[in-house]
Amino acid sequence: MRLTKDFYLKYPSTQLAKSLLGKLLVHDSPDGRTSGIIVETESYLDSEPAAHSYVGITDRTRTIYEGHPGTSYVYFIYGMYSCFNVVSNHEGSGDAVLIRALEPIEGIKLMSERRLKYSKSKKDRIISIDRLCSGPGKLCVAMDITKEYNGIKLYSSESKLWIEDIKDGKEYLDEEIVTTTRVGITKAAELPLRFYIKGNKYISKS
DNA sequence: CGGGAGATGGGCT
DNA sequence: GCCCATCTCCCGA
Repeated sequence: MRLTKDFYLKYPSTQLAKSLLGKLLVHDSPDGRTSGIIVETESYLDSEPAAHSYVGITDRTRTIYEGHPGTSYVYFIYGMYSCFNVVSNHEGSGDAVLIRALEPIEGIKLMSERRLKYSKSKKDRIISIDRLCSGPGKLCVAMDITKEYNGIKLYSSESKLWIEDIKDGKEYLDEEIVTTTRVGITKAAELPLRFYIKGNKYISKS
């Protein structure tokens, strides 16, 4: 079942980040379908300086502030990579959840091909399945999530990108989730806003 | 396996 | 001009 508009509204950002663990992210692309279980997330709040939205509404952050929760926020980083977020909290807030890692499920061959094609190396390096989507940039390459997906409604039945519940509403308990600090930031680095499934081998790093 | 450097371009001051 | 919610390659152990 595709997650509904109400699901994204139900929790504040940090709780949504935990509730998204175990859900399936799906992309129906012209090349074929790819999907993966969300195993690692981070919450970003408009009240803390690590968030893009901390500076207020700009061309880039407009999606986060003006999108209803459940809208996709995709940004371009380090000149080469996209990162995928889910707008969260209530409409008008600048909170979002970064999706950091997936356990690949459908279209694994297609994901590998996209990753290999993206790499400049002449040598065909073998990409092991547990590293196919083990990072926010990697999963966007593997799933082919590009800036064209910025601002789309993940809860709309029309969208080609969405998140589904595959566990009949069952969610991970706090003791099954590791809560720690976020990766790759310098500001507000001490806040415990990164979440991953304990013992999971598909996360970006331990 | 771990560390360090380089790639590469948009956003913001 | 500097920063950046990253990744890959290549080196040494």
